Amino acid sequence: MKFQDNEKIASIFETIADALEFLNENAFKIRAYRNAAESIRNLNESITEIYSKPNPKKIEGVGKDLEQKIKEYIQTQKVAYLDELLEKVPYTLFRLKDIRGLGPRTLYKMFEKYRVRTLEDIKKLVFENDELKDISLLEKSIKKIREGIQLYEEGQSRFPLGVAYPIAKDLVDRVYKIDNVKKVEIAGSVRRGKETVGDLDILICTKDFNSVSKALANLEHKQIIAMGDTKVSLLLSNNMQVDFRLVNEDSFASALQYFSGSKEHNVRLRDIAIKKGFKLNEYGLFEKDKKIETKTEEDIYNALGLCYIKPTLRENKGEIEACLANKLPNVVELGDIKGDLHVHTNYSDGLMSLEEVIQEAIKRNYDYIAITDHSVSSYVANGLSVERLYDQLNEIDKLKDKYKGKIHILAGSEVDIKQNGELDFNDNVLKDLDIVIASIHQGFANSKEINTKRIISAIENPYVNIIAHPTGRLIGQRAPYEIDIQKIAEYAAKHKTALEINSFYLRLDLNDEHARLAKNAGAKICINTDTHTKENLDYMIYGVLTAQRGWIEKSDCLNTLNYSQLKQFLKKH
DNA sequence: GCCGTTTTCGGCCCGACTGTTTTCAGTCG
Ligand SMILES: Nc1nc2c(ncn2[C@H]2C[C@H](O)[C@@H](COP(=O)(O)OP(=O)(O)OP(=O)(O)O)O2)c(=O)[nH]1
Ligand SMILES: [Mg+2]
Ligand SMILES: [Mg+2]
Ligand SMILES: [Zn+2]
Repeated sequence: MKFQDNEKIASIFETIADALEFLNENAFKIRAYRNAAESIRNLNESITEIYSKPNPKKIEGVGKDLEQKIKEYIQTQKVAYLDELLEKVPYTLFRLKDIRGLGPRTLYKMFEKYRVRTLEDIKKLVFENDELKDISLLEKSIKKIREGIQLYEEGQSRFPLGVAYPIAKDLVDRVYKIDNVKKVEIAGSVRRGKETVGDLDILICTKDFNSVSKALANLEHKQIIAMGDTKVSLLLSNNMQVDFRLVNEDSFASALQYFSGSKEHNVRLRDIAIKKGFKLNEYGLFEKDKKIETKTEEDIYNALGLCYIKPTLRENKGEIEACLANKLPNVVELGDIKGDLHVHTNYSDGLMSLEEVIQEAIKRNYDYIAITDHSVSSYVANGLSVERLYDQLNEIDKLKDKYKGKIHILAGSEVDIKQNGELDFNDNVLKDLDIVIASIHQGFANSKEINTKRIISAIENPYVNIIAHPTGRLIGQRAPYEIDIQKIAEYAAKHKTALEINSFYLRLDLNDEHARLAKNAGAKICINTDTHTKENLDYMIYGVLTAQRGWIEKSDCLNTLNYSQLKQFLKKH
């Protein structure tokens, strides 16, 4: 969350939209509230600050009316219109549209006829009745709602990218084995490299929709959610939903564009198409009823007067405007990565030996690799004492000789930032290392000010080169500790200390948004794996995707530099 | 409720699947 006040106002507008939807208000009015909310979320400035200026800048999607409501919130910390709405409709009720198959209309009918207000009320209603004729819910509808409630109560939630991606790949392999399948592509949020995904979206190119969809329904599943002529949705045993979409070859490019999203990006593109006198859908780009030939996604973007936009950028977060202004970033690629600068061995809590790590790095064609085991106070992670650190340095010295000409090895450490902001090793030790990472592993509960200060003092240390996993979050497990990321990025830029994008899929820390902010503040970004096991080394791709989503270019990164450029940066002056 | 500028009114992305519908509303992608 970048700005607390922006987030608050955005969520107020979203709640208003939900309430209006429940009350069956005009769909475009509802969308206006949702658009404004999204637009406020994407601002790079605190909205309170924007409106404290004499001539506040225009915010996209905010007109007279919503501007008034924003000002009201800034002055009174509330919006009367929302309070009025919440008197009419219970907030807990329209939130239940998160239950698959239960939408605003059904909820409203239940509310109107049966006065339901809570999930318990709804459960009672649908589990004690096999049909509710007066609100046109017969046996099948009731059954669907029951299934939706069950899934909801089992805790339907998003999946980390690193969990979803291997499952998606495996499904792609299985689908390729089906007869008459020509091409299969992962689409949706997985293709966009989003840190968590709601489901898997898989596009299939075929001529024989009938036989392929039958075969899809034979894939392992616990429920068929929907099955029609062009799409099949399955629920897997782990409660992950998979949406398969079938298209013929002619539509493949436009279908891939459609199915990759994001929704908001698609809406923008289709709007541009309209304004150019075209129509864009998953079947193609049309002028009147004539189809314009588009063989690739790039053809579609070009026909709309845009350049190709990579999937990781398709979020309607400025990529279309950037494209039109010829300012689209040329984002970093996996192939640009020249080495991994955050790796653990069995000296601390890693599983590989020093030499194994080096050999694996060579296999991956890296120019350099840093060994950065934990420092002494990380005792749960078997952190190295000063003595063991020097033992390791000796061993690394020998390996540097042994692997000369094959790879550059950097001897380093991941040094804990202690409660008081001091580092775990003193400067006399740090000066003997080729590279120093500093990170927080304790004292998460400190105030924002204290944690920010701790990190800044590490940034200012003449030997610290990288701040690892700067916010400490673990997706689905631990919230980030509070820090002032803007301020940290400014100091990092000034002191030539890089900020890490930690590629481990539960971290992805910095996240996409923070990375973009850090780049704009001039900070260098380093994409590391924080490897503890051999397979961790291959998680680099998740960090790269996150970097792309943060608009990070090759030139913004530390570990895209060649070895001599890297050594120069590590000197910090 | 917002937006544009051959528009200050009339658009606002577009389509698939399901159930209960006898022609479409609701939900979802
Ligand atoms: N044009 C258009 N496309 C949509 C709409 N909803 C979804 N799509 C497209 C873009 C999405 O990326 C794609 C898959 O839909 P999903 O609901 O699975 O969304 P997505 O994968 O982006 O996010 P997720 O992580 O699954 O929540 O379908 C829509 O309302 N209009
Ligand atoms: Mg999806
Ligand atoms: Mg989907
Ligand atoms: Zn580490």
